[in-house]
Amino acid sequence: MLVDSRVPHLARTFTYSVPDRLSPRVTPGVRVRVRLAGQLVEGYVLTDVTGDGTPDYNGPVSALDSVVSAVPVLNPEVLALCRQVAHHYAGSVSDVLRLAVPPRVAGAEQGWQFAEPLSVPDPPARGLAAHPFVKAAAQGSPVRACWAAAPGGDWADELAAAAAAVAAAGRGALLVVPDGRDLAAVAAAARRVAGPAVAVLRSEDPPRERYTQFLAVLSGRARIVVGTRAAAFAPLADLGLVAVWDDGDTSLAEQRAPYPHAREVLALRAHREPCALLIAGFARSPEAQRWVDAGWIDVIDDTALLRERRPQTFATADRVRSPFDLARRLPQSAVAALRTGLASGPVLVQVPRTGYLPVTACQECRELAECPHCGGPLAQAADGTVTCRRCDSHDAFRCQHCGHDRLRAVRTGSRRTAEELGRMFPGVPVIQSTGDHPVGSVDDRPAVVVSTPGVEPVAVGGYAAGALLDAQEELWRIGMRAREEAVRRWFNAAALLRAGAPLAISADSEDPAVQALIRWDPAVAARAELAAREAAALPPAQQVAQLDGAPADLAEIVAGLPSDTEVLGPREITQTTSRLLLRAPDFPALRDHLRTVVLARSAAHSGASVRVQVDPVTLD
DNA sequence: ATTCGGACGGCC
DNA sequence: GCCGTCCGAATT
Repeated sequence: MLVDSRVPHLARTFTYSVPDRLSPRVTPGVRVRVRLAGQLVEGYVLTDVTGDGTPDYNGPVSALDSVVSAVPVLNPEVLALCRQVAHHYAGSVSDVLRLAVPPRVAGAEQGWQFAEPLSVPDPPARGLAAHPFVKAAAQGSPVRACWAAAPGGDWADELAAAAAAVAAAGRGALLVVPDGRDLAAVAAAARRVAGPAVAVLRSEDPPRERYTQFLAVLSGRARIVVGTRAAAFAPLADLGLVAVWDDGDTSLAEQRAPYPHAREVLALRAHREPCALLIAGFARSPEAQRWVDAGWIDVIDDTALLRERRPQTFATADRVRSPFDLARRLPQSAVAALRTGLASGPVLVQVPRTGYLPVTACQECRELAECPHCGGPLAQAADGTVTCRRCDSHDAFRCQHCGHDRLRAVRTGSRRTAEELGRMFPGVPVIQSTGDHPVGSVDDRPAVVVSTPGVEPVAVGGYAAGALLDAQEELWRIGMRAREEAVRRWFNAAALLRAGAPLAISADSEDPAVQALIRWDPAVAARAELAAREAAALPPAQQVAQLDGAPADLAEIVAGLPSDTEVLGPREITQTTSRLLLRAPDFPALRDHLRTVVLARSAAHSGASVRVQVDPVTLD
């Protein structure tokens, strides 16, 4: 059996005997309780003891203590996938299994049994579902593609139809999306075409609902699974298609060790099964671009449709001088576009920051305003209140450099922008959507919709115009994914506009990120981004491992690294924790070395634990 | 001689 | 992780 333990070197197989009283319920994949080193721990019964286990263990064995549940929640295919994911990310199988198998809720198991798959009718043969890729997937071919979805709001229906086409041919289809909002759209679309054959795996759902949906998949009844990142491990049989939507969204990376990304999990899964893999989105991630360049995946882009549906994007070169003056953030050409749009419907204004004035500086010396207690950035509210965004302290501002007491805006938030747009378009309703108060949709009446990225309301019939504010600033932000993230947010907002609607973007029109949007060719930005990563030897061009831990522990690990390892850092991240970045010409060898070191240190109780992250989703 | 505690190795 | 064992130091 496989012990489920958070202790790295104990998360492996152990041999136990099965007492007669338990034998009827002990089948592969069931959860059991055993006594290990005197205490009761849980684990899974295995089919065979290969892999990281102890196949030739011949010592004394003790008996299983009890069977937790007779439901075989871990099937061999999912276990094999979890093992591979654990290996890829230098983590433990137990950690991955915790993502793959939701916590048990006994009440939800009543009457559970394996069942016949529910049938799914053929969807209308048009769009993505009529593409050769989907036809091949439905026939069981392990085709791979990157799909550039067209703006216009039917992406969820397209994905659902593709899944239904595969399910109608008797194969499973798995769609993974970044968040609850996208999930709601895809789940609704899937239910329209496949009814009860759809299971929804949402990590934020209450435990009972999660487990119920999981069991519906496990039973074999559900043939289409839509879900958030952990759904990538769903025990769906006879897979024909796995797909991920908007794979550049960082929420597709798991927050818990070993931090697997749903795109990578699905890619590994598609290869294992084998089945078709679809990377879908408006924008294209550098990871997807790398696979395209390598010839590993095809591109599906209906260029005529993209051209027909795209907004008419124009860059406004005017640079920000005084953000207090919206006219400077929003040049005349952009205002004119919004004004024209308001004659026929709602317009969308994307503002990257929330709040009123989220970043401020001294009016006199222009040094960034910093908190006297913690040095954090000072934000100013609409009523003039000054708040530290890091420690939340409220003090009257006094510049630590020159002693003056007046603030000027460095960045303007969505709230202030909404206020200014209200004055600019009197009599037009202003609707604000932010992460704290998201608005799902707006109707087709004229309104100025001010939204932060990722929570843009869908407009019935599409927005009549749009503006992407502070775009150049977003491109200038530090962090490996700053530019990629900016472009992704622009594409996702721009996709909500009507075909041909004017869209103003306040950034350099020559920048490939902006060119990609103007031409609606996400590959333009993705190629430039991948080239930058190649130059900097960063993921996905070069795999890296990030180590967080006490300086002494890190030093110990560094001393034992293979000689060809490139070590960046250590860099202090908190008072007690430092961070290292490691690269090597033979990364798999480095990764396996790190895994061995973690296991050895855990077994020998030497030093505190060090966190290892392979290809962390965020890097400065 | 006896008790206590911290370190260490093993866990089926 | 926890448990059991071992060994040295403190206590009687």
